[in-house]
Amino acid sequence: MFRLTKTCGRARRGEFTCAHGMVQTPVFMNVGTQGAIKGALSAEDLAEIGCQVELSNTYHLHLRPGDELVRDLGGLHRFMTWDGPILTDSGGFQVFSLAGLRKIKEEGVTFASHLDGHRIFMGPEESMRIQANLGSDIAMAFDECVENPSPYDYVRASAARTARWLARCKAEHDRLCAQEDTVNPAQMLWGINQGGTYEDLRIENMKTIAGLDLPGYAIGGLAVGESTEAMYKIIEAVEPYMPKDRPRYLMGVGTPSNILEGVARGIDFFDCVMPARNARHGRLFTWEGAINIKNAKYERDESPIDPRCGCPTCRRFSRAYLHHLFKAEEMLGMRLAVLHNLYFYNELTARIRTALEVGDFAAFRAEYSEKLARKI
RNA sequence: GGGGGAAUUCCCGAGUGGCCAAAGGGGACAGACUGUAAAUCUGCUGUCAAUGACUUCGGUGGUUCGAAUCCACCUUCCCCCA
Repeated sequence: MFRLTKTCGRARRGEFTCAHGMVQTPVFMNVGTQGAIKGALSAEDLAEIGCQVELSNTYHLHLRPGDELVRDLGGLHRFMTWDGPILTDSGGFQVFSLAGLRKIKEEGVTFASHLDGHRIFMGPEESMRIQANLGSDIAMAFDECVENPSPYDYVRASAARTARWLARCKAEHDRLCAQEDTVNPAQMLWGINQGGTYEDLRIENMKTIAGLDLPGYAIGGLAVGESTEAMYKIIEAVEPYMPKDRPRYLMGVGTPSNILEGVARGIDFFDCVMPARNARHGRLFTWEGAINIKNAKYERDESPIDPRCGCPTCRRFSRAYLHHLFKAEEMLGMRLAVLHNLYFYNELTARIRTALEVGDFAAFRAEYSEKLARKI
């Protein structure tokens, strides 16, 4: 399932295998919350930009079009015509992002739908059933993503509850996978570490969930209010307690520099809405830093977004053209920008993998960690 | 030829005596965005030695302590009647 092929300090190069293929790690997973990458990208585009894993969302697909409909149509892979690995997030992030629309109890969370306000109850069992219907390769545990900073006592109680929810997730997941008509009997369940910015809570929680012997572990509840330095500190504190032979996933992170620094701290899987969202807003990543294509200085710039980029956008189109498309609000501009940014993220992890293989990772990190964080 | 209406800061447009450097849009300029309620949100948009000063509301002159707002004439545009 997961095999480490090389390490460099805490950084790891590995291969992960699931029902829909092999994933080379470290990897960036491309976010398509509702079964599509925002910016008008299809599964076909995902292949072209080097995507290895697509990520979709339990809460959103449950609301629309409905997970039972997706199951009846053959599962999410068939529905969106993506044959590669899919990870589904559990709805735990919506406990954070839709904080004003939900109530948490021991049994689970009651949401007021952000679409029409109707009540939706989602607990560990519901989340597992929805993800089973979607047929993803990796189902994430249903957790509470707690905003930072939050009071110690609240975080301690919340992390303990999330750990109890994890045991319920595992029981329900095992039951569902054993059923005859299950969409993806090889679906895995990954656990999620919580504990806010408190190292002792993080470590205690990690020890507890590691005992469940799950095929993968994630660090959740980061990049939700704390500083970058605080985030790195937590990763460094928890990492030693994560099983060495299982993939580690840093949920929702992050900037190109965050990913590089995450790899350096022992992370294998990443995902983030940032490349797609920033692309839609005109902020494009390059190997020299991020540019804002809407800036007047690109009006007559005939060079590509990044001369070192091999993406479908950079192979053909100039900054001047992209600038025009954004100013004119042509949707092609957004699409070309998203193609570029996601290609860039996938290429970033590909170059990190190569650097790990040839033993250049430290040099690569030294060259790019600061450079990638620049805005130019 | 006769009658009526209008000219406001980059554009549209509110304002009809002091609370007006002038509402509100748009555009321009810039910023934010981290398991997506985000093709969204925020800032800024007369000048300067700048908690104040100066210039500005088609032009010129006037009334007034005070004028984008009132008066006279001029210019331009629009509408109606011939």
